[in-house]
Amino acid sequence: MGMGRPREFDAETALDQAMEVFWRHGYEGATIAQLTEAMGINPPSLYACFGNKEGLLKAALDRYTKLRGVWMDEVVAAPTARDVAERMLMGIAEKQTDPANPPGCLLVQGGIACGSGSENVPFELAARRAENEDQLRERFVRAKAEGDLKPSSDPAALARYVSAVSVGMGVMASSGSDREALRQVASVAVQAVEAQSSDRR
Amino acid sequence: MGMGRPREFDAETALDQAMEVFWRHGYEGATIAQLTEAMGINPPSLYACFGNKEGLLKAALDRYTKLRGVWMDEVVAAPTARDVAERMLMGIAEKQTDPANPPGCLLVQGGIACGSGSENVPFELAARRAENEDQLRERFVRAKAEGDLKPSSDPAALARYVSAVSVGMGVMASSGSDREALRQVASVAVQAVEAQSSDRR
DNA sequence: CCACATCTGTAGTGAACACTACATATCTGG
DNA sequence: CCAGATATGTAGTGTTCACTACAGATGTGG
Repeated sequence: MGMGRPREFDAETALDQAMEVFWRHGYEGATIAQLTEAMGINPPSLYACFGNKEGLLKAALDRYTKLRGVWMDEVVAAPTARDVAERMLMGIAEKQTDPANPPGCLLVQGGIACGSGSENVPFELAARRAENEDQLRERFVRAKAEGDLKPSSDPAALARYVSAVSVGMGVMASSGSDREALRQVASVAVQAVEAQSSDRR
Repeated sequence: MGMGRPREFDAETALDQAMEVFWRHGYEGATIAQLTEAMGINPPSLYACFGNKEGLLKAALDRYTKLRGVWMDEVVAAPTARDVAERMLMGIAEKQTDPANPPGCLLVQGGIACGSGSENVPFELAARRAENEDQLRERFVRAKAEGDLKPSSDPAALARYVSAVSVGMGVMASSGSDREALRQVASVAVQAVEAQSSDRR
């Protein structure tokens, strides 16, 4: 039996375009018309490939977190907890003000509050942010075991903290803060991690 | 000439209900039907009193920031910059997990990203957050003048930082973090302000 | 070249949305 | 008690939304 007419668009390229629309307008603010136009396809192709609007979002999130994961691996490869925090927050200051992308972070811009019928979208985004926090926590647990962080420090709290600052920076970026303002925030934020670090001498 | 039929509802009480709906569902997620039901009025009364949906949001924001302003005055009345930050962030940990209100902060939940036709809503919210940051900055400027903060410190950067952490905590609260998790974040965050404080002896 | 399977474009579908026309009700000033 | 003014409830308005029926196009296996 035949295998049917082949798809005429590249799913990953289309996803990149959809990602940008969700990033800029949020899940509810993005319309199917905007998405299909950006993706260069018609609605039936979108629904055949991704199921529905929420399925498209999840696919876009998968792609976003996959790309971000590569970067996060570099972040946690920093030698100390302090350097991990600095690399993460300074990197975020850069990335969230990169003119190549919409400002802020898709995991925040996607949707913090949603109307009836999309209540699980915020949870979906929160789950992705939690993955990032988990990665940080594991790294800080190791830092404590290595004596890099003080015995009195709480790696889970530190990870939550760095994650919270990241989110706050994302909101700032999306509402017009420039790169320098974000760098200042990152710079101050790192000092809290320093305060939990063992004295080097 | 007559003065017309008097309004049958109390505008402030109705605003409190509308505020809660915007808080829980965001600007775009809140529907006129939900708003009117919560306010106990019909659409024509809403439009006669507040103009349109965005006018209602602004009125709700006015009320929110007015109430919040009272609390902020208490926050900046703390004796030192460190205590200001602690009072602010610990207070936020309490307020944003208060079961009497929706979780998080209206100035964040209201809408970070919006669709076409509501693009100025995020700016409106950002402007209100900026007022808070201004109040913090002025307080930190004073703290530096008083020698409470180090000469090398940057009061504006500190204010931005505390504001960013507040926003991050708001997002965490709205996505299910409990009070203890927020307290941990606040506790770590305060240490960055401590690091900018003059040594007390 | 034919049966079948999958994709694509056109052109809609019903539902939900913000908002309002209009008739009626309730007030004040004279 | 009447005239003018404003509020209210009912019942819509047109628009936009996510989503899809359908017919034609384009591929594969036999």
